[in-house]
Amino acid sequence: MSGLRAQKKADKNRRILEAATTLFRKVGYDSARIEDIADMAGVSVGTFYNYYKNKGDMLMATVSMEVEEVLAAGDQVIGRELDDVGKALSELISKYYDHSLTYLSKEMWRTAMSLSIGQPETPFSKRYTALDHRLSKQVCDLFRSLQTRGIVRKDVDCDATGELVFNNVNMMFIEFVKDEDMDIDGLKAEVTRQNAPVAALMSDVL
Amino acid sequence: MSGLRAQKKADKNRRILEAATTLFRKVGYDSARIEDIADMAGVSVGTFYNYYKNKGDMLMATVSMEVEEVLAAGDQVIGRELDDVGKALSELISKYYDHSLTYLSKEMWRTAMSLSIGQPETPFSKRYTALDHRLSKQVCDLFRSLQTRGIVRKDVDCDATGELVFNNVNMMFIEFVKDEDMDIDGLKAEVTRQNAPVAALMSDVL
DNA sequence: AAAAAATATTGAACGTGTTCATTTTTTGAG
DNA sequence: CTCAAAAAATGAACACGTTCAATATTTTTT
Repeated sequence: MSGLRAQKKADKNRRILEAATTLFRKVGYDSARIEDIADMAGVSVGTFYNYYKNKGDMLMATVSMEVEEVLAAGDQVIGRELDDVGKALSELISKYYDHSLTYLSKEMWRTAMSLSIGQPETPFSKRYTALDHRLSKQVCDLFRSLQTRGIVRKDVDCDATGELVFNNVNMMFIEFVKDEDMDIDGLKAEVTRQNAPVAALMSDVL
Repeated sequence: MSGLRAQKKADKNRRILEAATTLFRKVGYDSARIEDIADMAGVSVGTFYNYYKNKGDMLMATVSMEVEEVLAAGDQVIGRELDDVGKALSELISKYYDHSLTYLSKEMWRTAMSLSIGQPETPFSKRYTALDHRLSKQVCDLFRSLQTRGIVRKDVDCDATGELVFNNVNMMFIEFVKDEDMDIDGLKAEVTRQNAPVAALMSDVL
């Protein structure tokens, strides 16, 4: 039987991922020790390291799942064909932010972002960066869609503006996770205010 | 003599800071061990921890010095009273980016940012965040200055737009330090492209 | 100037992420 | 079925940031 090894492997992979996410959620990233994760998954510490490059990679796996779902939610917003730049943008960004704390705590986000910046060569870090780019692309797509439908001025560079707006969304999210006192509504309000002038200017028909 | 203790303290503080920045530059943040820093400064490991909360705090002290200088350079640009939004913005951002690698390597920046996100309650992290806000304020100031002089449309919210633009500048800098292959000219070109539509729209006299 | 109090220094010990030589398990050829 | 080679699992050992009880130094009090 040739699949025994592969099957065990997949099983352990799943058990480790499950144990890790459970512990991260329960006691926080820092307090979840590799030994505990390995114990809960029923493997040794060494085996953990056969499956994941390091502790950070483990967290990144969770983050990736989260962002994939956010991307899917974003696609729905673009499909809705709204007819106001500010409104459409707010809807899209709301989806991003609302979903953000479904699986991850602020602490987990902080750690993930921290790792992604601190160790950019890690495989999962690269995946995280790639996901960010897809989110950025989504904002660009929204603008282009609005432009095609005559809601955004023809002379606006949708990609440039989309990247600019998304980078602000992202940076504000970083501020959000850094500040335990800030809530999602406060975050949305700030970003909406920041977007307002650009949204208005983009809408002006020359 | 009452100043003996204070004098020794100041001296050790300086020696530790010097040793740390020297080692960070020479062998990188991760490879510079506390023991090495302490040795070079002529103190024990325990003493290091009496002076600095932890290794990250040490790095943040260096970063703070750097950003203070960038802020000073930025003020000069605002004083020059340029008469084109895109140009003025490019000048300001150039100052930021050009100065950025004077004292710090990309690795040091990554570590600093990583720490500032991962441990936001640390004193130096807070100081770092405060410096960021001052930079953001500086972009807002530039826009307001241009608006007063009739170069930016009267109906534009300079603070909102300034924050948006700065957050993009900041986010792009993060991408820059994450990517060892990217150079400052490439970074500037990207940001200029991203800013172009907003700069153009802001300039339109309605 | 001696003693007491306050403050600073020290380095061995600790905790936890990570590595790696050894052992165990699985595989497929003969 | 046997066995040698490949793959995977293991946990003790290691590295390094951090802590803290013991010691030393400086300041204040008497």
